Amino acid sequence: MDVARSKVSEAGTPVACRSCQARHGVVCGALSSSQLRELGRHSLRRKVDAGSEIVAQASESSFYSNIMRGVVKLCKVMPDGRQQIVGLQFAPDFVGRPFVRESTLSAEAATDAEICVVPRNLLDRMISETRELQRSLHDQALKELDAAREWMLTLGRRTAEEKVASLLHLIATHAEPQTATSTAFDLPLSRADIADFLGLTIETVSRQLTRLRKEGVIRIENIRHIVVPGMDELEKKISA
Amino acid sequence: MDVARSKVSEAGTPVACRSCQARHGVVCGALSSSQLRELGRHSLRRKVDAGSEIVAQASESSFYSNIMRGVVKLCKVMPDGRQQIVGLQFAPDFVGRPFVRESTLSAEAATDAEICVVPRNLLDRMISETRELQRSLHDQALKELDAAREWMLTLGRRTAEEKVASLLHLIATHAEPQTATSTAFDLPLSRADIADFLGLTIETVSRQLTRLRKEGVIRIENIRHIVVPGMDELEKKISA
DNA sequence: CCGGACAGTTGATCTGGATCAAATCGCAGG
DNA sequence: CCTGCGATTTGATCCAGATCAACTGTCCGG
Repeated sequence: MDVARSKVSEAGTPVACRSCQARHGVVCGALSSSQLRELGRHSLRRKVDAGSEIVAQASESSFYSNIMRGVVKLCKVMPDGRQQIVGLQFAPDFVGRPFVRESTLSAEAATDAEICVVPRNLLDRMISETRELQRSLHDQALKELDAAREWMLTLGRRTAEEKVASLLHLIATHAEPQTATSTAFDLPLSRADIADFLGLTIETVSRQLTRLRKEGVIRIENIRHIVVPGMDELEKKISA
Repeated sequence: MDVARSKVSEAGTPVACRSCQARHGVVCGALSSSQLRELGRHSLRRKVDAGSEIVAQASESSFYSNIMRGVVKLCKVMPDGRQQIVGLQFAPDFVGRPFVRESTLSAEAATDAEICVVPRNLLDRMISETRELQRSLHDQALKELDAAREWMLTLGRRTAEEKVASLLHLIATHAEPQTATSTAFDLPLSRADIADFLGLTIETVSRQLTRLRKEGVIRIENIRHIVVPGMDELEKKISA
């Protein structure tokens, strides 16, 4: 994947993590080879099914994860059941909050995914030891902060149609290789998830999707597969 | 101020910055005394009026700021003029994005304020040199990220009344000393700002404020001054 | 091949907040 | 004290999106 590669090479030596046979950028890119060996011995690659929780809201977790494949959604739920997805994470993002055990949100696999699970205290120690790693995690936090604020604009000020277009654009942007003119991708989210991400209801999401289809901005090949013939048409719908 | 004091003592030696005759926590708390001297020589304490811009959206800035007094709002505007406030910052928060010159949002004084202005390249150097400072900024970024996500829930899933109550609660929480039972504070934001922060219109904000007043949850002493007789009543309105 | 359970779509109606339109307030300047 | 102007409140109406209610796949187990 594109993102992964650039992230790693930007961070330093692209060495594979033992347990993952992979270079997961945010964590591994910043580590020395001896640290990588140690990490490899103690970390674990794990497949998770869509829908399963990686971190539970308001619980303590003694593990961090690094996403190797798939999409993870970050959710907040209110006591009465209202729910808001506050972020999507893609490979090779890091999941977890260094030095803080309690989480105020839950992380759940949106699609089938593979993650690399790392013991919390081991990685915490490495963070305090290696400036590069701290810097790397700091960078991801700032990236997430930008994304969150961008999404606040979407939630607070955009119309339903603009919201749905924004979501499609976000996914398209993070999706796999695309031709220059048209883009095709699988939606990693159900209609219900999309609604929870956009602050809408599933009915409205559905209606706006068919609206965009009728306007020719997208084609809906099947329930989960979308084709965007012209990305600029889609961007026009976002008006930003 | 409470926040300032706790922040500084938590971060280390509470030494005053020369130019500020103050300990501004996020930056200074993490520096050695020789670094503080250097910072003091090159930084500048400045008063800014309500409404004036500290950082302009989509522009380059060669300064960072540290808020000494007052409230700063972070705004995003769309080409068509729709606006969303994506965060409020209080003393002693740090304003600016290390190592990144372009900003995707503007920072504007919401009230009259005092800030300590620091040259970008000097502080960037200190960040790369001192782990404590990086850690401190990393912590602030994570705190802002949590706040942003909490607010996404408010924007996406709460009703107008809940939104207004959430805002009052946020301000009350960051406001000056309060008695155990009741809390009083000045609103740092105009009705228009509140609307832009909550994703509502000024009319709706006004109506919900008078609603909360009629319900006895708040008293509106004058346009900018609010009294909350019982904080638990207010919290009940947020339903979270 | 059938039934039942979800996930998604579509239609009809309702409503919370937006929009449009006056008041009113508050205050700075003359 | 009067005048004007921007900020706020209040009222009347409208409408985007929610809610309620069928209906249509689609997939899976028998």
